[in-house]
Amino acid sequence: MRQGISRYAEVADLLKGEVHRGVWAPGTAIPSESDLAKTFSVALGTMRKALDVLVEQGIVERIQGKGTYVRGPLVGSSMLRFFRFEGKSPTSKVLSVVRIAADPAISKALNVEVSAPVLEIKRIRSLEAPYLSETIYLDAIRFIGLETVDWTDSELLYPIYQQFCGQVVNRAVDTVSFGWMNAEDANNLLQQEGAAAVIVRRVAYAMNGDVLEVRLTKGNALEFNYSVTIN
Amino acid sequence: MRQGISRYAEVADLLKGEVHRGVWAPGTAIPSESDLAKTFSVALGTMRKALDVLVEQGIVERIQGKGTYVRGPLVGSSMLRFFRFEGKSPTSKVLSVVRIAADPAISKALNVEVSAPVLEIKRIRSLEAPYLSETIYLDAIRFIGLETVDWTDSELLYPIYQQFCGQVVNRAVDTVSFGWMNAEDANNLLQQEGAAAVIVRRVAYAMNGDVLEVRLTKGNALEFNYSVTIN
DNA sequence: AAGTGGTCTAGACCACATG
DNA sequence: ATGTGGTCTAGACCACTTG
Repeated sequence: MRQGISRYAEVADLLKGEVHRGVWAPGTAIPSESDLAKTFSVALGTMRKALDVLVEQGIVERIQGKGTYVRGPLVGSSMLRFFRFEGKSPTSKVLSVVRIAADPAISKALNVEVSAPVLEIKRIRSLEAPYLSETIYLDAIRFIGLETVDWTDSELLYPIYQQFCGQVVNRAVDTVSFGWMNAEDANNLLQQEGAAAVIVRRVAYAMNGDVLEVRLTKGNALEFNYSVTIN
Repeated sequence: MRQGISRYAEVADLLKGEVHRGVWAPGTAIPSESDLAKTFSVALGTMRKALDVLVEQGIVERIQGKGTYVRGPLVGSSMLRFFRFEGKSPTSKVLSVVRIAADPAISKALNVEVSAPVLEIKRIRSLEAPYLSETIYLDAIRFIGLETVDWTDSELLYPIYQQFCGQVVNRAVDTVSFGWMNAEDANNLLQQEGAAAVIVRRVAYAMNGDVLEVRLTKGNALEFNYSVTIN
């Protein structure tokens, strides 16, 4: 008997556990609010408040008149939000997908053993000109079959992770810093070596909190532009 | 008669208007939820939902057992959140406070006439070494008396705005970009002219939405570090 | 028409802060 | 002890989506 915990928070935790255990597949609807209220033996209002918690945590999504759905993978070309580009259509080109052994840094970031097999994906994203150079690291054990995927016309990676490997990205943390382009970055982005670069390090998480992907994205620092509102 | 608007949203708008009109001073408590419910002739639950809206908008703050309070000025040395610094104690030094005539750019940003009187404040913020160089623009009409303030030991500006000029900052938007230090910035920050700089442009708003302050902050780009979580 | 989430009500009790 | 916000209930009706 947990004390000091409200009924709705308790119900929220239980329901969250069921979602993480995969009781309902991402994209599918969970039972209706009134059904859930009966199952958990709480009033409708309490059940709704529990669902509010899951909605705020991005676990689940409400659609009026239809139902409450387990959220699928992250969408949106969200890397673009850091840069000055406007309404142009982005394209992606995968340069290489290779299997390497995790060095200590990657091992720690991906939470795998040192020397464990890791997939390294390199790609370039372009608007009119190339603007982002990306290197992506994945645990090869989780992403079996990814090496044989046809990457043509694959603008977004997360739907591919889900479709071919059943891995759903639910949350990501982007950490932005400043540095300089190495020869490879500069070549990819048609810049001079040593040009000013923004470096975005992304760690993407599954619904249960496991690290799924570590990504390093570099772009021209002079194109960087990002707004935050504080209250 | 607005249609398609929920009762709680309507009440929230009305209450928000009263707060903005200054019916209750920042930092003071508004009437209790049950009193407000009676005044607006709605159920307690509806009133609470209206208050939820104001809380989410940062207009008002709930404190259990005490009451609901109109939020005061923004707090926290929030510029630090863009940098790698840890738990050191920051200090500020105001270099100059001068009255100038608004050029077109400042006029537009502050929403005053071109050539209108504007206060320009320059300051340096230091941890162990200088790390931020700031230039701040204020509408001189709103900030009468600020030129005679004793700036010693004045780490935070927003409480000063409130205390001496009755101006309360409720919200701010920071826009980050990269560029290079000019001679003045470089001198302030003990860097070389042309060194890579982070530039944070802040626009700060009053509760009623008026622009109160435009601020340009420059720092060493290599110290930049910022994290965002996406769901 | 039936089912879903969204709004609203009226009342009860709890947890917290204060005098 | 009193008053505040926080939780919970049980029920009604509305707005939206779908067959």
